[in-house]
Amino acid sequence: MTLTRDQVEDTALAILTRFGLADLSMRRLARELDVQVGALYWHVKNKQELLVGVAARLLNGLDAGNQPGCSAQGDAPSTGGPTRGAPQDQASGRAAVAGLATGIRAALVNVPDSAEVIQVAQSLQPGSLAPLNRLRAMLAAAGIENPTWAQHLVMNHVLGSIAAAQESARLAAVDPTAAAVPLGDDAFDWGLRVILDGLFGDAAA
Amino acid sequence: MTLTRDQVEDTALAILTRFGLADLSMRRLARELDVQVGALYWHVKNKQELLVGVAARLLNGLDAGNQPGCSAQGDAPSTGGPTRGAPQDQASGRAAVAGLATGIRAALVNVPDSAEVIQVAQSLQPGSLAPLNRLRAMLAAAGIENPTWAQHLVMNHVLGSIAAAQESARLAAVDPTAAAVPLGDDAFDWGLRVILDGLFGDAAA
DNA sequence: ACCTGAACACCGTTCAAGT
DNA sequence: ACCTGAACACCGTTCAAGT
Repeated sequence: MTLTRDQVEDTALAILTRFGLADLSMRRLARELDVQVGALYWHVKNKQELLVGVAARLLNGLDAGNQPGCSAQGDAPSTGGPTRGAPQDQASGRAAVAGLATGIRAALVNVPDSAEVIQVAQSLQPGSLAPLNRLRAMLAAAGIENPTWAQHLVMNHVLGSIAAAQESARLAAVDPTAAAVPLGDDAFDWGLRVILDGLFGDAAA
Repeated sequence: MTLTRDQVEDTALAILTRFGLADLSMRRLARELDVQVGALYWHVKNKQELLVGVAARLLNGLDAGNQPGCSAQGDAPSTGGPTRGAPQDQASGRAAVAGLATGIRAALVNVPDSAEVIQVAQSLQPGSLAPLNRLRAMLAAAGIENPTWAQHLVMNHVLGSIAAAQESARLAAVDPTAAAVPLGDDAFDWGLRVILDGLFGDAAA
C-alpha cells in the first residue's frame, strides 16, 4: 500500500495523543510509518500544515449536533426557517454556548498539548475549524454585539484552562509534593460562568 | 570582563524583542555574546530557566506602584491597617484590577512572543512573577471568592489577546490582502470589561 | 572559577535520483 | 506519481580539558 495523507495525519494524532507535541517530529512520524522523512513532504507541505490537519481531527466529533448537554437533536429540529430568532433566545443561547465550549474542552483536555495545536491552526488558517465558527455563529445568534471578539474571549479561556491543567498535571507527575492548586474542571466551569455572566448580563445565573 | 548572568538575560531579552522567540537560541545567544555555547551553561541551568529570567525582566516595570491609570500612589497610601476593606472596595477594586491587567498587557504587547515566554515561566515556576501575585492579591482584596481562578481567567485573556494580536500582525505583514479582523487594543478592552462585569456583577459598567 | 572545543543526539526542509 | 538517500543548516545539552 502507498502512503496516504490520511495515514500521515492519523499517525501524527496518535503520537500527539500518546507522547505530546515534543515527540511529534517529522522524523519520528516517518519512523512510525516505516518511510523516509522526505516521503512525508509529498503528502504535506510542511509541519505547520500537518498540524492544521491534526487540529481539525481533534475537533472532528463536534461538527454534527452531538454536543453533550443536549440529549438528542440535529435530525429535523424546527418547522420554520432557521434564520428567525427563537422565542427564548437569551437563556437558550447562553446554554448552547456553554454546551459547545464545554464540548470543545472535553474533546481536547485528554490530548497533551492540544491547546497549542489548536492555537497554531487558528493563527495559521483562521476559520478552518468548523466548531469555532459554530461558536461564533451561536454568539451572534444570541445577540452578542461583537461575536468574533466574544469567540476569542471564550476560546482563550478554554485553551488557557486546558494548558494550565495539563501543565499542573505534568508538574504533579514529576514532583508529587507541590500539589498546588488543582485548576481542573471546576476552575474551567467557574471561569466560563463568569464570562457568560459578563456576556449575557447575569440573566441565567 | 567576564560573562555575567545579567548580561546573558539582557542579551536574551534584546534578541527576543528584536527578532522573536524563534531566533532566541542558545547558539545565537552565545554568538551575540562572543562566547562558546557551553559558556552559557555555567551561568544558566538550561534554556527554560533562562526564559523564566527573561519573563521576570519583561514585567519588571510593573513591580512598584506605577501602573497606568492611577496617577500617583504607593508612597503613604492609607492611614489605617492594610487588611481592612476600604469603604469603596467594590468599584476601586475593579478599577485596580483593570489597571494592572492593562499595564501587564502594555508591557508585553510590543515584544514578539512575549505571551509564550510568560506562559513558560508561569507553568515552570508558578508564583515567581510578582505582578501576577499582585493581581491575585487585588482580586482577593476586592472580595472575589476564588482569586487564583480569577487570576488565571484574567491572565488567559491578557496573554491570549496578545498572542492573537501579534499573530494577526504577523499575517498582515506577510500577506496584506487578508486584513481580517484587527483584534487589537479595543478587542482586549472589551473582553476585559466583560470579565470584570462577570466578576463584579455589573456594578461599575 | 570560568570558559573552550568538540562531541552527542537530535531537528525541519530540500532535492537529485530512482522506480 | 511516489519514494529513497543524502545532504544543508540548524537545535539543546554535556563534558573533558584548558587557564
